[in-house]
Amino acid sequence: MRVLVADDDPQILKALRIILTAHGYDVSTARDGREAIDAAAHDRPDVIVLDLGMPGLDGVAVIEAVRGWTTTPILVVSGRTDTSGKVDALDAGADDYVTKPFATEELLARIRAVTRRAPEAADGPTVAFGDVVVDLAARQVKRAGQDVRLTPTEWAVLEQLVRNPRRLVTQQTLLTSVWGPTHTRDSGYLRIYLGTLRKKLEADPSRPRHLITEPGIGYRFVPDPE
Amino acid sequence: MRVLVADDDPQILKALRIILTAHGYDVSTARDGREAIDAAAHDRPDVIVLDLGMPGLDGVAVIEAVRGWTTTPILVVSGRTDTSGKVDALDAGADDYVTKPFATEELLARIRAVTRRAPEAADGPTVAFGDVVVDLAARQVKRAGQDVRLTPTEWAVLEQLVRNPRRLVTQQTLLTSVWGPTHTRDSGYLRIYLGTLRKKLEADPSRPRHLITEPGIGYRFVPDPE
DNA sequence: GTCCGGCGTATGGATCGCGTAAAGACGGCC
DNA sequence: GGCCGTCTTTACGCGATCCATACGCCGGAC
Repeated sequence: MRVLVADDDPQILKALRIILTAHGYDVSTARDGREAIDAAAHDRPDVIVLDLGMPGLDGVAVIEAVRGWTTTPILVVSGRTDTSGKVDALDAGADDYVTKPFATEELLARIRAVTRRAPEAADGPTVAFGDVVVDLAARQVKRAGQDVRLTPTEWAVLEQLVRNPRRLVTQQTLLTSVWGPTHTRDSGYLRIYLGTLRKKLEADPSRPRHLITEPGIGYRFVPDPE
Repeated sequence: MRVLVADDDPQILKALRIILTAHGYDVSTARDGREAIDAAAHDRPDVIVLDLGMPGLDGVAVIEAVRGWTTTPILVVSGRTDTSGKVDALDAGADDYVTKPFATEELLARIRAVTRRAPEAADGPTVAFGDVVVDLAARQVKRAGQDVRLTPTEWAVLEQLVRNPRRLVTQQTLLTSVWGPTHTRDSGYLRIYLGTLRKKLEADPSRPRHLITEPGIGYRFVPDPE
């Protein structure tokens, strides 16, 4: 998880870098609004912690500029405690607003809160569950960072399920979409391919948590409950 | 845009209702944690404004219960200013945390911020009653956020009833739609499956409130009595 | 009070569907 | 032609589901 911290105070920058790094984040930094926008575009962070009191560009202008091309969560940190400042920042596109001084634990919790809601706001239409990441566009599956080799049929089944998260996909739908309209009755294919998919993707293939069977009807893909 | 406001202080409740209504929101209210959970399930609001200091259920427990089945944004309002309270609430699934007293303009801005990101959850039209949510499109039933496992026959019966809320469904209709046109006289099947459905979905299976028997005629599904 | 029809519940056996393994068939590639 | 990966087909064990039956309860009719 990458964090961009933008603040003009080198001490705060340093302190935040240490704290965030200690909590497992990759930290990049910016010292003014111009740098912040460049870094946001270049580093593609998962969340931006933005100080409004930076010289040069106005803080709200930075937010609006960044919001022009990305939905990356923005958490504003500011010395201003007045309501209008908060309202302006939030309405410009910030996701949260914390006033200085703040407890680091609270900042971390708020970072978790805003990133929790935008897991797929990263780049690419990926679906993640457990330690698995499915990139539908790239036709690629990774597990714990490692490439997972899927056969064409396995991919076709998985894709159909992943494209309908939480929804039940009937056996007939799967069969016709993968094997063609002639196949309408389960010849046992599905059981086999769901088996191999579970073996490759589930932590415990004998107790699947994401590729669920609905007996007599079909199958269901369930992403992480969080 | 619907807002659920949960607070045990009637004055705050009233004030928020007036303010939010004036800004174009449809407001529903709850006075304790239990009510809040029920209202969240029944009214399906677009955002929940939740006071943590309510009697009865712990605020964090309310958040976790609601998070069990929906991603509706939750904005916590609390008198507690300590860090641990904020961290607990945010990590439980809250999207924002505002301490009393707060400026109404700020609250409104924060509501806009959390709702801006919500993509109006893609789960289809649902029918809710009690702590049960039936998603006809996804063919899924949840109770208090937990998945309820229904057999194909159980689902077929439930679906037929839920699709005709408040209307009486005759035994013959149920039999022919579930078991085929040959079955026209009650062989005792319906009694059995209504029994299991009540066991799985009713708060008190011996005193059903939603799956009602009409003696000699059929059955009737009744959503929550207002 | 007694009878009776309709309903709810429990129980046991037959059946169905699923998961798994293994082996043969097919096609691409060297 | 031989090798390899993938797909198809078949078979078996096991658990869940469904079916069939029986019994107890309740309210209404008489």
